[in-house]
Amino acid sequence: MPADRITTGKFSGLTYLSQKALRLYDRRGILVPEVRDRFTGYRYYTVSQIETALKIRTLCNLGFGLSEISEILDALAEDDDGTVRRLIARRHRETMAEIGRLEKIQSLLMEKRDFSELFAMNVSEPVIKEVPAMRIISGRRTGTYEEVCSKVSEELFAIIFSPANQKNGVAITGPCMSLCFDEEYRETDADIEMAVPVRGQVVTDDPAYSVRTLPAATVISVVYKGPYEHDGFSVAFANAFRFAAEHGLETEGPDRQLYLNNPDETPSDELLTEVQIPVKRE
Amino acid sequence: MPADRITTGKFSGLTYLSQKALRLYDRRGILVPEVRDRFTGYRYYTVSQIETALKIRTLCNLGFGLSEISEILDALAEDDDGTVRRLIARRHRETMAEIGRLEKIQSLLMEKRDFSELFAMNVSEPVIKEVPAMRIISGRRTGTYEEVCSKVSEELFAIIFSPANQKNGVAITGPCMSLCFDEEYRETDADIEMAVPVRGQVVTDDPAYSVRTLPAATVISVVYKGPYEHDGFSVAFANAFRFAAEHGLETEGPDRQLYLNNPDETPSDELLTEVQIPVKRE
DNA sequence: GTATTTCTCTGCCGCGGGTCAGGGTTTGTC
DNA sequence: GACAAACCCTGACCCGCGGCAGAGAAATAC
Repeated sequence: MPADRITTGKFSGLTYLSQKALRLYDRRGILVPEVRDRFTGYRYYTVSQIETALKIRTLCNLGFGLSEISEILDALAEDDDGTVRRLIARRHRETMAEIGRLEKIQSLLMEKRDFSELFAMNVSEPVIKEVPAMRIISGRRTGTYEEVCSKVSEELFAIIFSPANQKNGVAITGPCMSLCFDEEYRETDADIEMAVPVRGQVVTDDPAYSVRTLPAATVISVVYKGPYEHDGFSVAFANAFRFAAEHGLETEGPDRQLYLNNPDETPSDELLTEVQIPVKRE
Repeated sequence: MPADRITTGKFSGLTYLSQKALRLYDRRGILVPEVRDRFTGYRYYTVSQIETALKIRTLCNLGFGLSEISEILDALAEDDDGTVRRLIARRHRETMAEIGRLEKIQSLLMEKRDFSELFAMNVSEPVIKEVPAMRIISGRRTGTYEEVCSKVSEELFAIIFSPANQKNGVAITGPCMSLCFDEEYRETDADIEMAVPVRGQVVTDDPAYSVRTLPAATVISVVYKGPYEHDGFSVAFANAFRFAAEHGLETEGPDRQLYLNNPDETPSDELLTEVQIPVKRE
């Protein structure tokens, strides 16, 4: 009989656990060899440890993490059925979630088995995100999008870059944006506020342009690539609202559009716009 | 306009990639910030990099690894459709395999939602493994399992522990085992070889016991826990053969059973036996 | 008894980031 | 111009091993 002095290699062959894994379990205290040679550091296991090893292997294959495994082994030793059942239930849930995730991926890979399609998507996946509060200078008007945006932003820049404000250290701190106060899209007579985030003390004598703090918000965010046209944006909005519905979120307050690059310097196909739709916080 | 000097934090907010991830992509050359401040080490991205970042995020969510992502981005830049399609196909296959694995786990967790059941399994999962050649001393007889095993092993031990052989440095190098030469299970008149792995020069005058080399083999291995009874072993064998069928393996040569612990010292419920069924190598 | 093969040991890198910790920079406000 | 807050940097540890390197021990062969 092999005298119950099983070396790492043989134990590995018996339990189908790699030597590397065995050393790790030793260090973590999950499966400590019965005997350890003080001088050579050699590990020696016994036959009775094979069973524990096999349990560990089973649990590993089921996807439990090492800390969970050690919890389970402890619980088993104490006949603590509750803990064991709880851990199993959790694993079950997590596995299910993971399967769901992979199946979504799978269907995406199937549908768009060509990447040209997958990347031609010029709208990113919707995402929930926190937007901090920021100071803006803004003007609100009604008209068509084009009119209001170009006119108001021009005038805002004129104010910001006026000698008085430049001396004051006024500076732009982010991309300029528009806020839309209509419930639905309107071709004309849209109620739009054009805003530019700024820092420093802005002076202006025109009361139509005021400095205020845009409050922080939780938003659904989508990045859209392409020209400033209603047809393009509407896809982004549709995605965002679908996302809101799926997650049971209620929208609130004016939508924001952030114009990330400068339309004067960028071909219209390359323009990037971030659409933000505020939602009620839980 | 934000002068196209987007800091890590803002870029992170725009692309939904964590700062940590961005730094990693930088180091790996997957997405290197346009500008790097030589003195402070600060990273500055440009708006035009947002698109690449979003592509990377999409690919990540699909489960591609970073090296694959960088391959794909390169291939896209060169319009190398073949490579892209190949990588997609591979991802598709791997995802499918992973889903299959998880579903198996899921069904196991469902069935045996109690661990007592899952661990009462006194047979381990079958596994393919390589067994090295070994020198054995053995005797072959016919009879019932019980008779042959106990008789022959007794006599083998007598030879090994004889003064002559002990002086020669003969020693046992592994658990004793039996080889079964029958095609099917036989209650009586079973054709069995009992063997003990040994080292050193064994002398014996009894020609019924010979020293030979048991060849190396690829085997399906199963560890069984419980008493030495046909009912118990048959489960182990059934599992092993099912495994062989599933993997399209052809069995070959005599089955081996390794008796891992000493039946004289161990309660029969605790006995461990490894069943090995040799299979043809590819 | 010695030489050679075969283990075994420890320790470091890599995967793809999350999560601190500690120290420098840049803002924003007054 | 000063100060605090917010931001950015690097580096290190964590998951669960596989791989590799160099050193020492044990088993085997002659």
